[in-house]
Amino acid sequence: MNSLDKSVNIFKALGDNTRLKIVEALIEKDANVNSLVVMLGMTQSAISHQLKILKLNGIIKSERKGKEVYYSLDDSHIETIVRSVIEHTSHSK
Amino acid sequence: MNSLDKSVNIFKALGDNTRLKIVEALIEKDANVNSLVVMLGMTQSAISHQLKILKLNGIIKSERKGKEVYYSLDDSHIETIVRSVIEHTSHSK
DNA sequence: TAAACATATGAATATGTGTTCATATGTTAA
DNA sequence: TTAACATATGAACACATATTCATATGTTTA
Repeated sequence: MNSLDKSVNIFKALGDNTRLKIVEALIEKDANVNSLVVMLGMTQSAISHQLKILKLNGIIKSERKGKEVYYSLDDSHIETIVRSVIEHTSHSK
Repeated sequence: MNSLDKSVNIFKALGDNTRLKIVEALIEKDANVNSLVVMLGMTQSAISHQLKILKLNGIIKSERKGKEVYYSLDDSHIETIVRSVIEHTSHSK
């Protein structure tokens, strides 16, 4: 996959309401699946599906701790990207 | 529209191969529609439709000069965002 | 080991979206 | 004003994708 396609996939992965909420939550604090389910008020299945997409695109990573699986940002660069877009939107009409 | 939705729309707008190519071209140099058509090797209609989406999302702006319409980035923040994602992808596996 | 808990996943469905085709609109030149 | 050029736009179609439902997998506790 070329560089442009990789960038497109990052944008695509973040260009969904559910996934961006997940990422924003993970910017604040690592979280297991169920806590994200509660935070976002969606089904466990929907959250799991979206977590998978974020993970496949290298945006988040996971670690199992006992019965639970904790998710966190894959690297701090993601936070920079998301913050810069939020910054942008807050300055636009 | 709330702040999160706006951010989602920015990501969504950039999360398409054709549109990201357009934006990358406009980072280098303002361009009219036909030159983008030639650069991307796509139909004029397809390019126009995508330009509209980018414009509606505040990513580019347009200015008519005679028969031609020139497009450019709406603000320099967009370049920062795109570059930071490209930077990210070039450092990832 | 069985039951309970936590998460993942495949299939199906509904909705969203990118491109094409045909055509309309806007602008300049003849 | 007509023709030629440049761009925009609506409808249709094909394809992508988000959620739901049912169920499977993985882990701990009784």
